[in-house]
Formats: sequence, structure tokens, C-alpha cells
Amino acid sequence: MANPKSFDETEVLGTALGVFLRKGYSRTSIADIKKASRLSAGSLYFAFESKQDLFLRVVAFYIRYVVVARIERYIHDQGFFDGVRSYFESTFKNKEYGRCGCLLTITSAEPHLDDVVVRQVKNGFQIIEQEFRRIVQLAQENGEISRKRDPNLIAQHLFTSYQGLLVLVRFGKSDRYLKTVTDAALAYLR
Amino acid sequence: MANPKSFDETEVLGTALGVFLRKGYSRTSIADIKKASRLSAGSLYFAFESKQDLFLRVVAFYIRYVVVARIERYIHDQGFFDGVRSYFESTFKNKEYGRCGCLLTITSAEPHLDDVVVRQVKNGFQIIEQEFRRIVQLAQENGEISRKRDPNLIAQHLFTSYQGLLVLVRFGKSDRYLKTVTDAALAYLR
DNA sequence: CTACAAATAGAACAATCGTTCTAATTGAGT
DNA sequence: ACTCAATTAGAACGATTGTTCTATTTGTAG
Repeated sequence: MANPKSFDETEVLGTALGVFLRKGYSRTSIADIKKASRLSAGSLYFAFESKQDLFLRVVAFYIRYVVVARIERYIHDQGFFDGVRSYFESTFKNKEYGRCGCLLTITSAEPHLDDVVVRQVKNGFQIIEQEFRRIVQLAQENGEISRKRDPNLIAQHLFTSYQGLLVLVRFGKSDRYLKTVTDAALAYLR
Repeated sequence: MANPKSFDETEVLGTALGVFLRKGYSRTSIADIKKASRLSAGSLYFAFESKQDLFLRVVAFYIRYVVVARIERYIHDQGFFDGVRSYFESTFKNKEYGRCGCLLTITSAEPHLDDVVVRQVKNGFQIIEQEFRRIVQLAQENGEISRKRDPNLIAQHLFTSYQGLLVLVRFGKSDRYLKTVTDAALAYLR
């Protein structure tokens, strides 16, 4: 045994996430990751198998600690309608990773991705949609939404509006515009 | 005078559009364009100033002869509701450029674009939104939509749903799913 | 038929990409 | 203190990028 690892892998994942969000998968170079993480090529390739391997782990990190964690927290703290509104608004108000869109959304726009990557992104999408379905059903039990409506349909609508919103966020629409869009998406649920 | 141009520039723009739609701006190489158009680097750089110049002209071509032309035709032939439905469905049913998403949508997801490109894409988005607003107002005059509703809001909703749909199309959701999403977007307008 | 410039083809350029390799450094176990 | 393997840094590799350069071909005007 000698020379224990001098950096926290999770921390690197968070840093890399920021870079991937800003530049996208294929246009992010290892040089970018090196600069952001202050690690050398040697260290990076010692810790991660390849650029693709690093990205896959970043996606998993993102789904778990950004997307799902955020949804849970908002819904738990504020209930369905206000929680969804806060979640939608976090896409353009959040300081940490805000205004960059969603890692899954921007990745799905990239061409000729490896099958493994596609599967990982698909999985992420399903998790988000499933979360939406879950909170809709919860809201129906609470009486916040009528039990007569189809939760699948509502979840789909939520998901599509969310994706549309993210495109507009990425594209730099004004906060006022994005707020109106959020309102319209929520109005459909009343 | 000698040796007149042996290829049609518009034809090249159409071919290049197909490549850019499949691969995105930054990941499309001049080699790709060469292969698709069967032109040499010399010819391409004789006709177009640079890769960026070519792309700008492709975007203009796309807005005019694909997006706007398609909207006009569907609305003219089928009226508002069926027209919008057909237009939405063309994003995943059209054989020519279908299933690739929208050139503007996928470009807006790309990082660090030149200001000139950003402006061109922004312009395209505005044109689409403006077209939506125009056909909504037209539908209000026809009585297809209540005159009491705010056409700007409806156009915004249409635009956002359209962008969300395009993300899902690009991502390979099933026709059935996409049709449901389209229905939900239209239901909001009734 | 000759001359000439527009148009073309393809080799060559520097820059950047992801990745690998080789040393040098590090610190715990003996 | 010495050993030895885990870890690190950074040079180097071949492949690919957008672009430029140099010939060569081409068709028409005189």
C-alpha cells in the first residue's frame, strides 16, 4: 500500500457534471475536465476507464442527487402544485446548475451515441417520468387533483412540458416568459 | 467566363440540412458534407465561406422551406386543429426529415455557439412562435377558438409543447406516446 | 484554335481530440 | 531507513478536425 487517493471521486463527478451541462458530452474534452478538476490525464484515466465511463457515472450521479433529490424535497416541503412549480422554476432559478438545461435532455439531442449511453439516458428519462407519476398519484390521494383523471396522462403532460421548458431555458428565454409557460403547464392540471 | 457551376447550391443546402439534422452542427464535419454532397473541399469552400457560413444558410433554408412552408400548408388545407395536429405529427411521421427533431431545437442545445449562429437560431424560434400566434388569431377569427382567450398565451403553450414533443421525438419515444402527447397539447386549446 | 479565368479535386496544414506510456512521487508496512 | 506498489504528472501517439494551397480540368469568348 502506498499513496492513497488524494481526491474525492464524488467531488470530481459534481465538477464534471457542471462541465458536461455547459458543453455537452461530445464537445467536452478531457482537457476541459482536467482544467476543471485540476487533475492530470493520468489520474483521470486511473480513476475512470474512459471519457464514456466518466460520463455514465456523471449521469447516474445527476439522476440521483440532482433530479430525484430535488423533486422529493420540493414535493415534500410544498405539496403538489407549489412543489411542481418550484421544481420547474429551479431549471432557470437554481444557481448551482441552473440555466444549462437538463443533462438528459441535452444529451438526447446528441448524435450517434453509444448504445450504453443511450440506455443510461433512457433510464434517466423513465425515472423522471415515473417520479412525476408517483407525485401525481400522491396528489390524487391527498385530494389535490381529482381522482377521476388518468395519472399517466397527467404525468406525460408534465414530462413534455418539462422538456419543452428546458429547451427554452437552454435557449435563454426570459424569466417572465418561462414563468408564464410554467403557469400554463400547471393550469392544465386544475 | 469559363466552367459554369456544375451543382445547384439549393440542392446542397437540402443535403447538408439532412446531415446537420442527424449529427448536429458541431459534430458534423466537412468530411460528412463532402461525402453526402459528393463535392470536394475545394468546391465547398469556393461556394461557402466556411462551415459556419454554410450552416447559417442551411438554417435560413430550413426555416423558410421546411418549417414555415409546412405550417402554412397544413393550416391552409386542414384548418386549425387538424392542421396543428398534422404539423405536430409531421415531426415523427415525415419521411424526409422526420424523427430527427428540429434543427433549431437541437442547435440551441449546443454549447459555445458563435453569436451570429445564436442570433440566427433565435430568429428562427421567433418566426415559429410568430407563425403559431398568427394561426391562433386566424382560428379565433374563424371561431375555431374562443375570442376570449389570450392568443399570446396559446401560442406560447403551443410553442412549448412543440419543443417538448421534439425532444421526445429525438429521443425515440413511440408513435403512440407521441400521439398522446399531441392530443394533450391540443386538448388545452379547446 | 487559342487563351484565360472559373471551377474542381485532392494533397497538406496546424490544431485538437481521446488515449496510452513512461517516469517520478508518495506514504504505509516491515 | 528501506521497500514497493499505488498514485500522479505530463509528454507523446495516431486520428480527426476545419481550412488553405496547388494543380488540373473545364467551357467559352475572341
